[in-house]
Amino acid sequence: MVTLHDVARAAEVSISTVSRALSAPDKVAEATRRRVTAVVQELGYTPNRAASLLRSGRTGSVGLVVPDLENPYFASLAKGVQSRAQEAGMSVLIADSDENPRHEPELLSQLVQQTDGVLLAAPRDLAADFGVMDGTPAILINAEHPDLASVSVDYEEAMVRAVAHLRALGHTRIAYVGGPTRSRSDGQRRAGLKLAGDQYDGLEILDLGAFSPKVEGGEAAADLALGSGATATIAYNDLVAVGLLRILARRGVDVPAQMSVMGCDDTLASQLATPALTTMYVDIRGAGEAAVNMFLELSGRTPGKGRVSDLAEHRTLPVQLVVRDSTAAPRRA
Amino acid sequence: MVTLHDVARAAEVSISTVSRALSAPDKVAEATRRRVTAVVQELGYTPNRAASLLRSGRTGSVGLVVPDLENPYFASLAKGVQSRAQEAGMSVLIADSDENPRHEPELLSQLVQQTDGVLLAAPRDLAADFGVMDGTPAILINAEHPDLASVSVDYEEAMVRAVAHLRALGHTRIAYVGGPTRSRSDGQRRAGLKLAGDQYDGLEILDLGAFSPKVEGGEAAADLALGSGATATIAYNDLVAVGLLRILARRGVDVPAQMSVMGCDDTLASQLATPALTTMYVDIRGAGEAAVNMFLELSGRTPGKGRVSDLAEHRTLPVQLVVRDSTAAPRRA
DNA sequence: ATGAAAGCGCTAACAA
DNA sequence: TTGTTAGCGCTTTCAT
Repeated sequence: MVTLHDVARAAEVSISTVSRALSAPDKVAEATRRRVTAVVQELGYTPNRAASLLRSGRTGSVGLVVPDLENPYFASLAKGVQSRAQEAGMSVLIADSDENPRHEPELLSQLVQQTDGVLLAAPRDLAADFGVMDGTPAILINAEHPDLASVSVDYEEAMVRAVAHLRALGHTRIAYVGGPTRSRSDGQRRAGLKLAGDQYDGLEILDLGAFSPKVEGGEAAADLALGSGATATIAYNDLVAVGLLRILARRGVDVPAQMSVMGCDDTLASQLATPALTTMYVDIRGAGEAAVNMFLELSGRTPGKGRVSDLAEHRTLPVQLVVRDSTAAPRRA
Repeated sequence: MVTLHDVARAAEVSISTVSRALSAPDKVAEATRRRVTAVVQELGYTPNRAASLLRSGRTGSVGLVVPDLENPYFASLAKGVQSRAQEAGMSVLIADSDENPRHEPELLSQLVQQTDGVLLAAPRDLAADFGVMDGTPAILINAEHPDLASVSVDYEEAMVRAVAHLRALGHTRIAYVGGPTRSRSDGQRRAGLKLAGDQYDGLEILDLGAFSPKVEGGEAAADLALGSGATATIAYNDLVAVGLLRILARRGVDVPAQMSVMGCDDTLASQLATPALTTMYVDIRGAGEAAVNMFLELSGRTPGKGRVSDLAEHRTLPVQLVVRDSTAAPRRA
C-alpha cells in the first residue's frame, strides 16, 4: 500500500506538503504541486479513507431507510441515492424496514452511528424515529416535518394533471382508488383530485375508499369501480392499477375501451402491465439524488450557493403525464 | 463521542480489557465482562469504525455489485444480502454498474477499499474485474470461476421442470426465447432444454434465438414465436415473457388458450403481468443470503463447520414451478 | 511556502 | 486475566 510517506519521500517534500497539494492545491507552490501530483500518479497513490475519516471525524457514508427494497418505487429511489452519493465520493448504507414501522427506530439508531446522516423514505412513525436521531442530519423523503429538510413528490399536481388528461378524453365520471388513510401522500392526492373536480364543470370524482397500496388493493377495488358507473379510474399507484387491470380482464371488461385506468409513479409496473399503463411519471431517482444533494448542503460539503434557509428546506419534485395504452375516450353509450 | 477510554475509566479497567470484552468476550473474566458491557450500555458507547478499520484493516462491511438495482431480480438479491448481512452485524455497500460492464472494475476498486469482501452479481467481465480485486475475498453470484466461491441458481433444472409442466399439459412444440449469448445462465437454460427435449418422445424444442433480457426482447420475439407453430413459449426471464404477452395481446392471440407462455425467476413482474405468469421460482433472496454466508465462512467469521474446501466452493440453488394463469393445455386443432 | 509534530480511536503484541 | 504500549495513515495546528 502506497502512503503519504512514500509519496513525500519520492517527491522530496514533507508529508504535510503532499497532503496539502492534494486537498488544498492553492496553498502549495505551483512547481511543488506538479511534482507531487506526478509522483502520486506514478506510484498510484490513493488516500486511505479510514485514516482520513478517523482524523476528520466523518464516516463518508449516508444511511437510507426504506420500507421495502423490492418495491420498484423504493428500488428506484435507492438507485438515485446510490448514484448521487457515489459521485460525491460517499457510500450508502441501506436499511430495509420490511414495511414494519416498528423496525424503523432500531435500524435508524444503527445507521446513525455509522453514517454522517440519514435519508428517511416514507417514514411511518416520525415521532419514534426522532428519538434516536439525536441531532444527526436527516432528510425526509415524501414526508414533512417543520424541523427537517425534505423532498417530496408533488402528488397534488399529479392528480390535477391526471384528471385533466381524462377530462380531455371526454370522461366525466372518474373513480379514485385511494391508498392507506394515514399516508400523507394519499392526502395530497385527494387534495389534487378535489382541486381538479372543482375546476371543471360537470365532472364527478367518485371516492372508492382506502385500499392497500399493492396489487391486492386494486383487485379489491375493481368491482367497486365497475359498479360506480365511472368510465375511468385513477389508482393510488401503479401496483394498485395493475390489480384493477387484472380483475377487469377477468370480468371481460375491455381496457381502455370500456374503462380507462391510470396508475401513478411510472414504476416498472406500469410498463409491465397489459395494457401498458397511462400513469404520472414522478422522478423517483431524481428524488433520491435531490435528497443526497440536500444532505450534502446541510452538512456543508458542497461549496453551497447561498446555503439553505436553515435546517428545514422543503423541496417539491415535479410530475409528468405518461400516456400509454390504458386510457382512451369513453365509449359512446 | 464516547470512546474506549471513557468506558475503561468508568468500568475501572484498561482500554484493552474493554476492547477484548467486546471483540473476544471469552478472553475476559466473566465478572469483568459484565461490568464492562453494563458501562457500555449505560454510556451508549459505539466503536468508531474508522479507527478500528485503520488499525485492524477490516471494515465490517461487504460490497455488492449489481447490474441494475431497479431490476426486480437484483432488488430481491440485494434484499437477501442486506438482511443476512445485518444479522451478522455487517453492513452492505451497494454499487450499481448501470448495466455497463465497463463501470464494474471502477466500482469494484472503490468497494474493495471500503469493504472486507465483495459479492459480484452476474459479472460481465470477470477478467477485468479480477485485476482490481487484488486478493479481496469475492463471491460470485450466477457466475463461476475456478478460483472463486460462487452461488448460482440451477437454471438447467429450471428448464427441465418448465418443459415437464408444458409437456404434461400436452404441448409438443415448445419455443424458447433466449437471453444474451454471452450469458452463462442462458447456456445453462439451453442445456436444460436439450436435456428435457431428449427425454420426451415427440417433443420439439424450437430455438428462437438470442434477445435482450428485457421487455423489449420479448416484444421482438413474439411474432417469431407465433410463426413457429409452437403452442407454448418459454422466455429467458419474466421480463421477456411480459414482452411476449404484450405483443401477443396486440395480435389478438389469447394466452393461454392459443399460446402458453412461461417466464423464469418469479420476480414481481410475473405477478404483475396479465395474465399472471406461470414461471420458475428461484430463491433470489436465498441466493443473496447464501452469498453472504459463504463470505462469512471464507473470511473465517463463522465458527465454520469444517471450513470450505479451499477458496472455491460452488453452491447451487434449487428451483420450483409456480403455476399461474399463462399456461394451459393446447387448443385442439 | 514548507516542515515538524501531535494526535484521531482503536487493536494487537508483549509484559506482568 | 489484565495492563502497557506502539502505531495504523492522515489532517492540522504551529513554527519556521
